[in-house]
Amino acid sequence: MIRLTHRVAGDEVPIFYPETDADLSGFRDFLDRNAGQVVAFDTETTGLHIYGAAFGVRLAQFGSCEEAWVIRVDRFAATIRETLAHPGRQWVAHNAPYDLLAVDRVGLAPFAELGPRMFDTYILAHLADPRMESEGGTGLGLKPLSAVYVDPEAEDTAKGLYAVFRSEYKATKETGWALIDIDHPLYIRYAGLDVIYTARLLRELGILIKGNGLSKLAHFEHRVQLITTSMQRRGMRVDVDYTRQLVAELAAEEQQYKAVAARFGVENVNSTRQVTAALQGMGEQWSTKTATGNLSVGKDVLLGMADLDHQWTRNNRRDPNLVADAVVRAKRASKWSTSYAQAFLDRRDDDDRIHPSIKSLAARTARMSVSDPPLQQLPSGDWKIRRGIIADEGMTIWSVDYSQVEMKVIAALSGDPNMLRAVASGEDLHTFTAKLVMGPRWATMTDTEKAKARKLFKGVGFGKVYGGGAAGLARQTGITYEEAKAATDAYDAAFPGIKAYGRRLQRQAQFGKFEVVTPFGRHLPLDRDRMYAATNYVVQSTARDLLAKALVDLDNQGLSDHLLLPVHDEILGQAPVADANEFAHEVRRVMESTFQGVAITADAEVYGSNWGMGYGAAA
DNA sequence: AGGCTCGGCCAC
DNA sequence: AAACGTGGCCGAGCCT
Repeated sequence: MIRLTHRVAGDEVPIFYPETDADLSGFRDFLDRNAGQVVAFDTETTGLHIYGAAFGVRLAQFGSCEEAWVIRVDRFAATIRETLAHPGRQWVAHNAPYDLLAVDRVGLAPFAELGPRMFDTYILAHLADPRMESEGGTGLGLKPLSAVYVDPEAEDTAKGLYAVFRSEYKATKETGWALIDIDHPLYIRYAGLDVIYTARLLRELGILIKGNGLSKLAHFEHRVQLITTSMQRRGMRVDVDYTRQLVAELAAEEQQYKAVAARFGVENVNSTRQVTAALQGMGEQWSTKTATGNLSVGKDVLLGMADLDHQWTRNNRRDPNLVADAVVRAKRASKWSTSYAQAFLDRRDDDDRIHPSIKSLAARTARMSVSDPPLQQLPSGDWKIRRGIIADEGMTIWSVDYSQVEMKVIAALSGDPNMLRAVASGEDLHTFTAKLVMGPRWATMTDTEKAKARKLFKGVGFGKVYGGGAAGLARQTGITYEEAKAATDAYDAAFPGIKAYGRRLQRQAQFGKFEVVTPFGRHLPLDRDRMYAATNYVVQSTARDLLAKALVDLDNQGLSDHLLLPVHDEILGQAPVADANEFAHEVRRVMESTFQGVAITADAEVYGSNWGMGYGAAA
């Protein structure tokens, strides 16, 4: 038995590392002593990609506030399995989905059995303060949280190890986890410390959450997380042949346009300096700046010079600049390949499935995020990337999305009579707005003028949800500031309650804590210099919580086995071909609800055998 | 070489 | 008076 000690918040705590079967008796005593307690759990693995080749769990750690047990998986797998299987036992981990899926993947504990008995200190921390360190919050990592809630001197559990990876193993942050000697003292120490910190975090955050009346929300979030983690475990199938072909096509496109750019002296299309120089050399003049004040050569600038609109069709307003055209096309092809298509291929498991990492509670507003690969942000104006994701054998992909959910939430919360009428009317919201603003003039307008007005007020509505103003609207849409100002003023006059609601939120924050409290009871801190974001925070967060609640409802109805991915206001899933339509509509019925008297409606659509079919792809 | 910020770009 | 929200992730370029 190796025994290390460490100081945590002034206490000397032991870290035990059993080497023989006989050493395990102390571990059993530890478990008996903590029979009625929630015990902290953590794993050390070979790398971050749970579903990648050669993934392994090397250590399993168990701990209380007073001690840690670091158990080798290669020697004591049976004991770990038996320990985790104990039905009455409750556990806590920091970022539980990772450890749950890791032990599930290697057969140490089935997700369905361990998942419901696992608490997550990440969830509690997010409810206490959702901000990252860079935003003035505590941060949501184990280390920064421990420094705030447990011990200001808390060791960074990773930084020291990275130094060892580099100096002793010539390895990186990524590769060192698989290479470091399993009994390296620093590895054991850090493995053990993590569970002690986690146990103490649970104690501190538990008191805080209970004291602030957030226990119900915490329970809800654990339910939601279980459902999204189950989706991650299920994953989605990749059409490998199609995606390989797509990667090849994108590579050819990229090369073709890079060659054009090179003819004009742009050797590297990703170099903003080269692109700027080339365009200036051709006599182009523009004034759009980046955040740091440099001339911007982003998509908006380049598309304009290439005489293309946002749908990449010709404006016929000027001669297209061939460099701008080539650069913007080469960059798009490269982005689509590396971030999406190639990522599908690189991240797939042995069964050609990808398992995107789903954070059920991510943004300050509690919005979810998806990464590895980032499936919430695949191009939607073109079906080519989404075509690479296919339904399981005999299944059809469907989607149910809330219609205008943020506008319905803002209508309910502000109580603005016109907005309430608008969402109740069932009429297209932007047309309704345009009509309301135009008054009697609407009847005299041509269809083209009506469409233009609708588009304008669609932009205004989006801007309002984001807390934007006339200047932003002008920038987004290309109209003059005066036109934009007139439109936003008209909007405010049409829906005075929305503006008043924003002011009310800010006033309350000004004289209380700098936060908004959402209808679901979530406390969202505001930045003092961006108080105008208050409305957006409440609306975005409430819309997220409506979707999260829908996930729980679907789970309660036994429908969650067919869910694939949450996308903010949409749930993607699959169902057997024969009853996909019926299934999607059942999902729609469960998702639909009433929020403070306002009907929250959803639309169901059956796509077909691949995701792209919802976006124009053939079967 | 790895880590970091910035500019850029994809989504809702 | 005005105020454009939330993410993931890539390559370039700079720093250590």
